[in-house]
Amino acid sequence: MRIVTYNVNSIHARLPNLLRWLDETRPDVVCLQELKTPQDKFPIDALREAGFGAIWHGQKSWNGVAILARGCEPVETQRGLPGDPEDLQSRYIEAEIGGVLIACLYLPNGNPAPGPKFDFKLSWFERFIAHAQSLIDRATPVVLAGDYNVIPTGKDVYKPERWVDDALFREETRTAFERLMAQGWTDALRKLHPNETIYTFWDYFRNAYGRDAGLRIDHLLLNAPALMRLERAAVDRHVRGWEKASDHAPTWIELSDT
DNA sequence: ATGACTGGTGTGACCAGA
Repeated sequence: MRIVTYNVNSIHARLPNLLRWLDETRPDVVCLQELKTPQDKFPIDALREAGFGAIWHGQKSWNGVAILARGCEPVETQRGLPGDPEDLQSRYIEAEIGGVLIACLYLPNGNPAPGPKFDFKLSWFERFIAHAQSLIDRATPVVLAGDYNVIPTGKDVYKPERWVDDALFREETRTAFERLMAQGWTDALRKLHPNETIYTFWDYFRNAYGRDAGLRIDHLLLNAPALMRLERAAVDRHVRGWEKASDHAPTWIELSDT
């Protein structure tokens, strides 16, 4: 079972690339972030035509998350991150597909830091850590997939010294990520490729992709039953080089069949 | 330190992204 996370930076602007990539790679589950579309404008017909069922949580202009499942319908288990009734941003959706619980998240960027946006990032992170705690001990596989907007270590950025004051790499952000990991999650890409340089995002500015000036900020975290089935993990980085590409590339794992 | 690039919105000296 191949499970992918892909920040599309507008589902409408990216639809031709998305359909091409779905056809080329035939993933089983796809977690999408930054749909940038209202709920009723999600292109469900085109995705059904391509062979995917879907659930999504849209929002006008910004944010928005979706889960696609090839040949079946995701069974929704959660919509919106619990813990703050005043948080109306569409950044979390969760579903059960083929016996695997899949969380799709879009953690706030948090810049500029310090400031109210950074405070929101950290409070969202705390709510996510609390929710993740309720999932980690399941006897069945759980995958937390998404755009975390977290550079976990200096190995995950082309020039760490330039990012120390950025919301993606600040001490508070990395500490929160470490506390999440300490619950017992495994970073799938890093587990299978401990010493490789792996990026999932390249800025649109300054020819960042051409210079390979990237960041690793899209992650798939696994509980123990999911880790037992982990076989492969990689980034479809060539998709970042296509015309009209998102600034993120699809990032994926493969779990063995039961 | 700034701006460069892209998308949404809607025609803003706009905002947000990372």
